[in-house]
Amino acid sequence: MLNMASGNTIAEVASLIGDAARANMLSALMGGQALTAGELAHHAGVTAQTTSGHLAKLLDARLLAVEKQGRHRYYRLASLEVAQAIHALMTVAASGPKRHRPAGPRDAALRLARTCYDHMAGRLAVAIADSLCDRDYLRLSDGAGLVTQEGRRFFCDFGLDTGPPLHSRRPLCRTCLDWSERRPHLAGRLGAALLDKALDLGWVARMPQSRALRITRAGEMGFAATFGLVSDWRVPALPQDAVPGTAP
Amino acid sequence: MLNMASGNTIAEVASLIGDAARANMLSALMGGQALTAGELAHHAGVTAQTTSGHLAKLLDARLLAVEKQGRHRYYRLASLEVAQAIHALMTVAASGPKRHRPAGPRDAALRLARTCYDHMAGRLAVAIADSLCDRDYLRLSDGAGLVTQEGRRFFCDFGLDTGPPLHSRRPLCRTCLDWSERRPHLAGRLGAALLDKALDLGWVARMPQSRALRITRAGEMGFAATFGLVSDWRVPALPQDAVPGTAP
DNA sequence: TGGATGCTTCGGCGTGCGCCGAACCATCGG
DNA sequence: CCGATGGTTCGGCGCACGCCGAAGCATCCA
Repeated sequence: MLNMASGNTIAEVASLIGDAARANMLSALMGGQALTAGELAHHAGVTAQTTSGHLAKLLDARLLAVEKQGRHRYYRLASLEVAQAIHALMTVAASGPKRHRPAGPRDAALRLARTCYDHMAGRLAVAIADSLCDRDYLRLSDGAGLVTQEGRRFFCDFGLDTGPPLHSRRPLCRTCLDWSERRPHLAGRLGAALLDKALDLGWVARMPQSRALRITRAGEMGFAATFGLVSDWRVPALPQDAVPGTAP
Repeated sequence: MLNMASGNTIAEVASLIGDAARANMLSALMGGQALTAGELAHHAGVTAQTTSGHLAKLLDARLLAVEKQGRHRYYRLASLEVAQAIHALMTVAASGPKRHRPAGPRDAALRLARTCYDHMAGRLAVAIADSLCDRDYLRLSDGAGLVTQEGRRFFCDFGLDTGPPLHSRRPLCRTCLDWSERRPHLAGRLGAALLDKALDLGWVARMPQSRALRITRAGEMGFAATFGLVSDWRVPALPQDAVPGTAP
């Protein structure tokens, strides 16, 4: 009775997440990667029509955002808050008393730098995106991205093409919510080109059997000089390694 | 299809919260105060039978915990994680783009010290509970509380009765999840007695038309000497006071 | 232009679940 | 012992909603 307004609305949100099919879609989107309706249908295990209905509801409630691209529609979580809410629900669902398992050393490397499909993700990628925005080479807004005039010059100097697409309709610059950092990093054609260039220059190297990227000494220098990054990029020593009971 | 296990379970949790009646109950419990089934029924606006069914489900899913007490049953949120999940859902429900409104100066005073029914809550109360536990005068575990032998002597010296109840079956020592601190503070007969004593001694004073408590200079000294609290208890200066646009 | 693919809208089926009335247990007061 | 009060269990009603088949748009490719 009291408190009705807030109660009702939280119920609506929770109710939307509280359907198995929709929950599976949202979980799939927690990776940060935008997915098409078809991919989401597959994740949810229902037909395309059903999926379409679900997506319309999630969209209407502003839990998701969409981007049309040719005959595909890319869906992603609408905001950080949504991701946090789902994360919190996962925590509860993972049966309360079980302690939040600390990330292992392998995860630490992943968190630092990794590939996300064809571009970079992790602390490094987020720092790069931040730096580019700070210098106004890039303007990121809610999934979309814009390269400024100065930005074009900068990328050109660095050896990246920012011209019109050759045969692809894929956008030049998109953002992608970073799974570990929960902040946007650079995707799209430009993001892919940046990863290629970094591999070419030997600034990062793929680690075997993992999506993790190793940042080389040359890379440390290069990223610092080019993007003005001040952090050090060594894999941090993990305090939880010292905690008894976590060793296998 | 992939990821089914996690998706399914998060859906179950969200689905439980996603009913208007249950959401209202959970919201009511976000205050930290344990409530009886009848009170929850009133908050939800449904009959007692219906409420009973809801509570059974929430209990079964470990979202709530109960404590029997005479012919009453006190329900409370089962864990911090549950409170966080509901908080996150509230944030989403409060329509994404709206920025998390910073607390005003009035709230700052409330956060520092306030009454919670008949006992104290806020930073001060949590600090007191912490101190009492540190000295092993009190042992708090998950809603229940125990006064140790040394504790009885301590409270006796301080002028608080820890003897058996006179006419009440209300427990001597209970914990109550602090709304602002999200950590337990002291409730029960002992908590109530402590507030009375603090008011008597002039250590705190009720502020007009508010549940906030003002900590007097005598209180600062007294709490420090008695409970070994080192923090200063002035209402913190608020950075957001300087932010343009928040002035009325 | 015609066919393939991705996605949405429409309509109808089935069922899960929230609701309440009534009856049933437990606890407190006298 | 008795009634009063708080809480739960049972049974049946009814709606809301998730599901799919079929049809309808939009976009890409030849």
